[in-house]
Amino acid sequence: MGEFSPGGSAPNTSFEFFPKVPSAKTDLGLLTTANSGSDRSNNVDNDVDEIKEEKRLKLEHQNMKERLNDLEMRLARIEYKVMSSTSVMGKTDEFAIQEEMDSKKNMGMKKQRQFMDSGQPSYQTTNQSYNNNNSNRSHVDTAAASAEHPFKNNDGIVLHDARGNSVTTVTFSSSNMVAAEGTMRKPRVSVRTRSNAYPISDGCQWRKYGQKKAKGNPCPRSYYRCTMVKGCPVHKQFQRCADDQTVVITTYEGNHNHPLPTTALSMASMTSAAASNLLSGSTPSMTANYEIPNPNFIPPTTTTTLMPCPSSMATISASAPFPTVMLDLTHSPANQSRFSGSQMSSDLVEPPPPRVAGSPVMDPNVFANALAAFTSAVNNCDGNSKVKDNKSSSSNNQ
DNA sequence: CGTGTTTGACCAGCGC
DNA sequence: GCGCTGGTCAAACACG
Ligand SMILES: [Zn+2]
Repeated sequence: MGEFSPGGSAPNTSFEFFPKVPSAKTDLGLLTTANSGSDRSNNVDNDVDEIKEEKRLKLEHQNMKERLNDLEMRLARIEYKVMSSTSVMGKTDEFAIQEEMDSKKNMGMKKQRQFMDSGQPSYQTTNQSYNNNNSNRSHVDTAAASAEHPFKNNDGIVLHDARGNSVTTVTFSSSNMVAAEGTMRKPRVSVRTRSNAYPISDGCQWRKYGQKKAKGNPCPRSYYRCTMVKGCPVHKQFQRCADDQTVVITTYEGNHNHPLPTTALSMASMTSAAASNLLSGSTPSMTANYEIPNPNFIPPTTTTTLMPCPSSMATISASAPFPTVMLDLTHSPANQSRFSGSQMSSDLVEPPPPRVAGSPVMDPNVFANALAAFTSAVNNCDGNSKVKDNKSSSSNNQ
């Protein structure tokens, strides 16, 4: 599941969903070298086989490229539809602002800044007419955040599996979102996991674009952006916990604007669910804890293989301007409050209300289900990072 | 040579 | 206004 490889013979795990061109090159190289043993010169048949194999791989590669193009075209069409329909819906201000910003940007305005603003990075959007180029600045950010959900319609976000089928629908109330947009930036989802390896695998491809030493933490924070599709606005941060360096904190922000592999879907659905819940609340500094009722529960529309996941808990902190959902997968709920994130603070000591106050538009079960799916995905994937780290095994510099 | 990482610089927001 | 901090950029570099 969750793979694009038409040949189907790829030795990749599901995390190798949709390998980019360079990855395909790598695969090719691996396979050819596997055939080119030391006795290669003695074996003419091997050469013939090699050539055949190479041809086959090239063909596969070509197919995948075409598929990628097809997907991008489809995405473009969908985005276009969404944008046009939304603007008809009277959300004119947002897009008017966007258009204005676009034109300014074309005139050489400031570069895009800030993780929280993150629309598409400027350099990635220049030749994509269908992208909503979110140039920045705070009061515009919120509008950008709402316009960013590419598969959003009036009812919510539709997530897609690898073949573009609709898989998960997350409901949004546009009125609530608009209300929240005035004060909130895009929600984040933080995941605490215990791992001594790399950033948790979530099925996506990430490119590192920065690293910083965060205050109060000897371990640097790494910044990644999704590279599965050019222009995907999703960013993530990766940081080890200052107290316990076996604990890693991965923070996601934004929604993918492309079909996702199953493992990524669980993350995306949780992000969306969190976003929905967070944005539906109007009062800052609210907290809700969701305990996953049954980690083995499989959301009906996904096919993630679930593993037992004891006592996972998600903590929602809707404190502006960074509404954050925190999922603690370290199996030690007591650790939760140690999270160094500024948003968490004293919220955590409150008793868990059944749901976020402020009339959430989403059934909490939806969120819990998404959470469960993601939890299992993380547990399944941990240690199989999709981040390209062909060099340093531990990118802890600066 | 194309792609991804590293890393110093830059910028904006925020608190004082 | 100034300094601190977080987030991002982009040139330089490494790798396959
Ligand atoms: Zn993405």
